[in-house]
Amino acid sequence: MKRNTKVNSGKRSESVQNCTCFNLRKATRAVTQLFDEALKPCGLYATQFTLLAAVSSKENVAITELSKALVMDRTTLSRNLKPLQKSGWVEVLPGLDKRTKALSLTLSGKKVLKQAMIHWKEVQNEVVMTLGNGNWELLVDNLSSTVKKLNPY
Amino acid sequence: MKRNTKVNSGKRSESVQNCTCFNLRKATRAVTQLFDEALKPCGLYATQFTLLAAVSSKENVAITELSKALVMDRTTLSRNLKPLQKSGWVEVLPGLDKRTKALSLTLSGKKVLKQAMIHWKEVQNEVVMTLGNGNWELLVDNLSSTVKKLNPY
DNA sequence: CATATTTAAGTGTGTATACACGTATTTAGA
DNA sequence: TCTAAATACGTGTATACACACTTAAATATG
Repeated sequence: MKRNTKVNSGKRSESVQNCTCFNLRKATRAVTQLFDEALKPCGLYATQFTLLAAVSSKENVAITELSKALVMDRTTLSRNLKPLQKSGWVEVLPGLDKRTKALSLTLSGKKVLKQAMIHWKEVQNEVVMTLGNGNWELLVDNLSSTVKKLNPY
Repeated sequence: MKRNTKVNSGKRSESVQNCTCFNLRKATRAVTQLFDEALKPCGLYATQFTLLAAVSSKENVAITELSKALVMDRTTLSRNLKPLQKSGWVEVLPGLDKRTKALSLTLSGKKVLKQAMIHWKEVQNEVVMTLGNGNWELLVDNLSSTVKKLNPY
């Protein structure tokens, strides 16, 4: 007798439980909370730490250019910069091209990034250890190649 | 002569480029955009599809209970349900316990989920194929175990 | 050189996310 | 039983994210 509890072809990937998007978002929530917590003493969120680090390594970068590197919508980046400007950590100056802007860290921004780096290393190490170094490397490699393969830019 | 371009101990995990949180969020952005695009004809976002599917498989579940299963803050779930209620896809009724609520899909919600499932399978298959089945399985396994290991619930 | 196209950025709008704080109900303990 | 603690949920607030639409500047094209 055929049981009718069968909801898919049997392929693992066809179960909603294994939705790539859901699993990514779920893991992102869990990890982001850890990093946010770790960076709290510095008064910035994980996403903001990422932005500071990105601007630091690409002084005078324009918004659209940086947004492509971060695989982030241009308008999202623009708006995510707002709280960092407000805190006086990021400066947005006119670029050479009159259309563009040049992003840079203020002195205060460099200081907070330096402090944050310490806390970041701690939580990053904690996560690497919890996952196991091999698993962590596999995860990061997989995430990178996923972005490379799917990212339209 | 010692070069002073060295910014970390040499451990791969200590480079901000390899921040677990950043890489997860970046991949999530890329993947979410694909799923959002694929589900657009049904008028719902990837996150909303996930919610409909979750409620469908757990009729009369309470908000906090579901939020734990999704590794999502209770208040986030509450608010994410709002647009689904507004669209008439999810019903939020009083639960047995006077404190709790009982979530369920409306008839209309079941219909839209059924349609969305078709589009979801397409994009899910596309992603699995693009990554390669082996890589995809590795990724999902790694994400699951990451959540299991880090999730405080 | 004038105009069409492309490129860089901003605004409006709506969803996703979570913490801090507050209220109501239930349960546990004296 | 009466009260303290635990549980379920809502609201205020702030950040994260992206699409559609708009404006301004640079470049390409006739």
